[in-house]
Amino acid sequence: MPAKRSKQSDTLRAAQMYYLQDQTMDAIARELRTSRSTVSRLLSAARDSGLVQVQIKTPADLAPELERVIRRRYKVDVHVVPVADTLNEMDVLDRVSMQAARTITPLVDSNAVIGVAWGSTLSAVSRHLTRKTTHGTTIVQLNGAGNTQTSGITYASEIIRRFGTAYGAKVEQFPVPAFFDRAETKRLMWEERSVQRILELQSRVTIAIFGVGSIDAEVPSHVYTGGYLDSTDIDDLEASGVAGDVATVFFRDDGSDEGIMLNERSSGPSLASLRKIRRRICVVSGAKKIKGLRGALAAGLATELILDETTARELVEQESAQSDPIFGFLNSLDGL
Amino acid sequence: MPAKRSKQSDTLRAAQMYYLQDQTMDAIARELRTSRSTVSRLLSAARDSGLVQVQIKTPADLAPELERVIRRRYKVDVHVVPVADTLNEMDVLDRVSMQAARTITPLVDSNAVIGVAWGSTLSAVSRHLTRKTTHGTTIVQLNGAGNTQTSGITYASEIIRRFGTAYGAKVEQFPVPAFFDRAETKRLMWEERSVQRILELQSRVTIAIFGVGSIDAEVPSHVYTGGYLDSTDIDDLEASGVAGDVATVFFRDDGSDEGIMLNERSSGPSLASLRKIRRRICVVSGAKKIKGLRGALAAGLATELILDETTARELVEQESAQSDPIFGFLNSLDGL
DNA sequence: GACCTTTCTGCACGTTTGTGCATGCTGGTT
DNA sequence: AACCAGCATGCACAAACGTGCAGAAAGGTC
Repeated sequence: MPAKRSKQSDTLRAAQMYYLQDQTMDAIARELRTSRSTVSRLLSAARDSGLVQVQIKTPADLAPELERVIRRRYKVDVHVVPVADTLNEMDVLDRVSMQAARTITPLVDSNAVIGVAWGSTLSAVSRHLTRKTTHGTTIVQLNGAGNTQTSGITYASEIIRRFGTAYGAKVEQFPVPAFFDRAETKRLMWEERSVQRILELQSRVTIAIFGVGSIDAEVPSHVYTGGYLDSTDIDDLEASGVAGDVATVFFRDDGSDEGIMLNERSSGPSLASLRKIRRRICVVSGAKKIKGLRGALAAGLATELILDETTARELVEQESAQSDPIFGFLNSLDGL
Repeated sequence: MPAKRSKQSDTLRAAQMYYLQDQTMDAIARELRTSRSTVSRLLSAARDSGLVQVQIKTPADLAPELERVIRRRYKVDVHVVPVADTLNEMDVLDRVSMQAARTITPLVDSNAVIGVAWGSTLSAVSRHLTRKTTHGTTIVQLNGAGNTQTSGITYASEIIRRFGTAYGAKVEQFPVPAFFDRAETKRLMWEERSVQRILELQSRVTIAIFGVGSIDAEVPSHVYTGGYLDSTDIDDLEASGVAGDVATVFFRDDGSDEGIMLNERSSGPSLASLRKIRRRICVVSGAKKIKGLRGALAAGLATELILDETTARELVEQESAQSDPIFGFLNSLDGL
């Protein structure tokens, strides 16, 4: 004599029977007096409503060598996403972003303020987020997305909207261009009360999530192709020896950002203010981003790094060959 | 170029690809250059080695009415295990114990001291435990298991051994009879250093896990049938109005235990010392145990209660009909 | 090295699960 | 009342999965 038959309670019941009691969907269907197909659908609803949570905990002694090396060298909490190195860029992005989404969700608490950048990586991540009910959470856009051609705003707003839906959070867009034409305009805008409100929110971000742009990426980041920059700007970047960007703020190989003029006109948070955020999650997919990634790591922008195995391997090999004799030793020692 | 091919790393990799990236086993097999069957086996190894953890979090507002009522009335953290009310006792026990095992495991931390009783319920639970690596954990037997006929010790030791294996813990048996023939003997034994050591451990238990015995259970608890008690003892219990027991310590309907002579000869912890333990998990399966359960709840022996739905329903209905007009009101109010 | 025991692997088969599609239901609009 | 849009349901089929079994590999023991 089951009490009431709301869909919600059926879902919970099905989930318990399936995941906690190892019943087959068939058996559950009989008990719920419905069809097996419905149970299958209930269960997938339970999964992506966050009712069922699957976690994989990696005992440190079992983590792949690659993770240990990166963690030790860059002092970041790293998650290497296993991928076959025959996969094409798009499939890799898909896998990395899916795993990233599932890795990020457990980190989100109630009352978090989550700063989100935009770009193809973040867009992919946002598509795979699983729901989690939280209270008082806010999503805030880290950098503007307007450009000279299409607005770009729908693109960025779509990303943060998905984050908002997944966590039941309030979302705050940042309705300014990605880059101002004149630094003076930016300075004035930054005095506006509406902008100040967002800046204030940004200063209270507890979790930042971003990808990296790399100047040499074969699949170039949106920033470099989306009409945000003109050819003068790009020449300027190359002249300054820029390696990549995070949230439309640029830096060099060694992590420095002094004297990069374009940053004066960028709407993104300065590297210094980014570094003040407690948790800074960087998602990277594709070995073509390695240059930007190295710069970002040198700048200490990330506290956690989620990246695909191929890129991870390249990151370790490049550096160990070049500039890190000690690592070369460890490397052979650990039989990497 | 996968680095090394240990079984461990394959397991981790497979788990990540399956649970975090939604790959099929077939695809994983190709990448790992093995057969799909092997992957299937790797994944089930990952599950029951505790590498993959599946949790179901029940938002309070979604918990079934039954749970809310019990929680409020008895001030215990309750988990009602959904079961069809047509199931036979054995199947119910199987489901309850499986879900109990999976509910308990996440509560176990490193350095916990876990006190475990014995009985058919605990035996079933122990068979379904999933592995979890912890450090410095100790399992200690709460009450003796020797009796006048068979030793009973293998039975009890099997249970705590399973707990030990699951959590990688040290196990401490309690090699005394369940009941002494003479209270005097017990007093003397309690002075023995070997016994004192166990008693000291018991006083430091952080999580106790036990079932309940009920005097009217149709499937009688081991205690009442296993040759632990003779007919005089049983007459004595009935004369004292005993409702049931926890770890071979008896109590009445109302939770009182004063003047129950048999307890003087029992090897189990007194109700008072049991109540000092922080977490006290009580697992109950089968409506026939309801009398004992009510006594145990009245005595405040449990902080968490895991029981099947049928029993839960009966628990709520009986009491509300009899002795709890206020609850009758709440009950109709909440539309139970 | 020969022998035995134990564990691992892939195959083949039956079972279990996901999903496109047709149908039916519900609530809102005219 | 008639209509429609949107959603939930069950069916049927294909895909994905678990497992007994037999042979292969690994690890001891003499």
